[in-house]
Amino acid sequence: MIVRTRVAPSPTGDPHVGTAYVALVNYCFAKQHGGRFLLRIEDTDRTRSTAASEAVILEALHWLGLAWDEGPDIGGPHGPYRQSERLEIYARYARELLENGAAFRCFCTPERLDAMRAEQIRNKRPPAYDGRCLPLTQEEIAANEAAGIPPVVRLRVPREGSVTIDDLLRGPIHFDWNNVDMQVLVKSDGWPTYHLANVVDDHLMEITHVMRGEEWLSSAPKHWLLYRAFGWQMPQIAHLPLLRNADKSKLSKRKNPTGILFYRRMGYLPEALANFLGLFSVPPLDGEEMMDLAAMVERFDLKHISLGGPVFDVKKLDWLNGRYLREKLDVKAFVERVRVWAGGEDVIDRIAALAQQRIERLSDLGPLCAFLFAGRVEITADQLRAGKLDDESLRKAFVLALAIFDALPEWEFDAIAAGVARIAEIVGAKVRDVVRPFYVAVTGSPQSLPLYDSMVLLGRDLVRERLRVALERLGGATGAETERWKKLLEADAAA
RNA sequence: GGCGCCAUAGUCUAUCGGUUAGGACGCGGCCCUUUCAAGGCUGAGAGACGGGUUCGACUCCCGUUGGCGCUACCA
Repeated sequence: MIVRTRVAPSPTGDPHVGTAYVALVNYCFAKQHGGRFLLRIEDTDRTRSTAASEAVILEALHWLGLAWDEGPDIGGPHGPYRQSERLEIYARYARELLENGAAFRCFCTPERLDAMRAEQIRNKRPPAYDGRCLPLTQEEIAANEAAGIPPVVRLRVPREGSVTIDDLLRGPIHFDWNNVDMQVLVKSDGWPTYHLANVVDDHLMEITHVMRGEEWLSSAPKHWLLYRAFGWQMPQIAHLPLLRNADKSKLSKRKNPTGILFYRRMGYLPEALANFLGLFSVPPLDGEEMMDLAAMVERFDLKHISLGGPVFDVKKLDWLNGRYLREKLDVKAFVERVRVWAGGEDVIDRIAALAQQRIERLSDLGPLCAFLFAGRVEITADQLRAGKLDDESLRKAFVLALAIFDALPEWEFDAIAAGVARIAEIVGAKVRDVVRPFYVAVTGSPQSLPLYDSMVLLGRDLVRERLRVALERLGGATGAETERWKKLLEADAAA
């Protein structure tokens, strides 16, 4: 039997270092066993998935050197590798589940479900589907459908008994069925949810080993039920620990840069990042922690993955990256890396065009443009506060900026400008007053190259990080504040 | 709250019942050196707690505590 593994990211945002970690593990495992590693795009969330995100994910994983043998861009014998292109397949299997009784149609409205959960929580019961549509007769189902009520398909879960999942890393794990919810498998628009699509695809793509994030552990019983209902053998399964922030919470972009491309833009080498991530699953040989992909493939061992969620320690990454920079590159190769990192001639031209109008001596160039070649920028709260906005408006502006910029489909001048205008409107200030603190946050100075151009050149990842740091300088925003201000955004969007 | 996972220094880890608990990042000191890095040497620093099992527990079992995840027509 040939080993086949996969990484299955969802194109709903920036490629996450956690995805890189999971991909690396799957890659090493497959390659070590002479198997195949595939990439599958799980874009069954129609509202959040974007083609742009998918493209960036592919780019990021390529950059890291994790080449897949089958995938949406290169095809393969088990395609298509994009779930949105496999809808007929899921529909067919959903029908099969309906026919053999492993699943049922549910006509409950979202309002009814919300009320049900609220009631359960009020009564201190765990929220779960109550089985209302379970006993529906053929006639009732037909009547509902005739009435035009779109059904969802739910997984039928036994109300008693239990199941044991064998995790490669954790051993047998016990679940009582009465703690497993009757998940939706097919949404009312006919699209599958993760659970159905994932199981169907892993089987059809002949995946032998599923190594995924720990967040999926409690879904494993549902998947077990599906494999059984189809009469398929369940792949071997392992749940990898989640990467953490310094405070041990799940790595999140509120507290850290989490995008793979942020690290590229910051000037980390892909081999260093991959090496760093590999340290969580590959034991160093004779104390030497530096190793390339080939060495990691050779020495990889599931048994060496420690289950405590590792903190993403940027300091150690810095050290490793420094070693790659000075030990693995001769001056020529180093310069070439710098060239690629800086963006090449084209970028230099664009920067020069902006700077030319603003200098009196060529030697002014360095100080004026330095922020474009820096990672973070030194700023103080006082510099941020120098304008007309009060503290709350200031923090609000940064929270809104973070949210708006994250949501932009394309990172380009007009979209950024429109975003800033929106912020000014919501905060109730003039654009010029809102823009000033952004200058400080992004360029490190109140007068600099034009803001929007600078932001385009800097890239979304670096801008986000600088805004995040600025917000932090101002004392940050509480969860409640963030939520409240984002609501303003929704209200504004609705208006 | 319910269910599940996890638990060696600040951080990443080694140890698979018997070790002075090893290494790395970070931190301190010393050396090298025109400065700073880099490099070399070196120092401080760990088995969450309580019960068992055992001749002997970091290692096995139970409990406590703590952290994390899930608890959606998101993945």
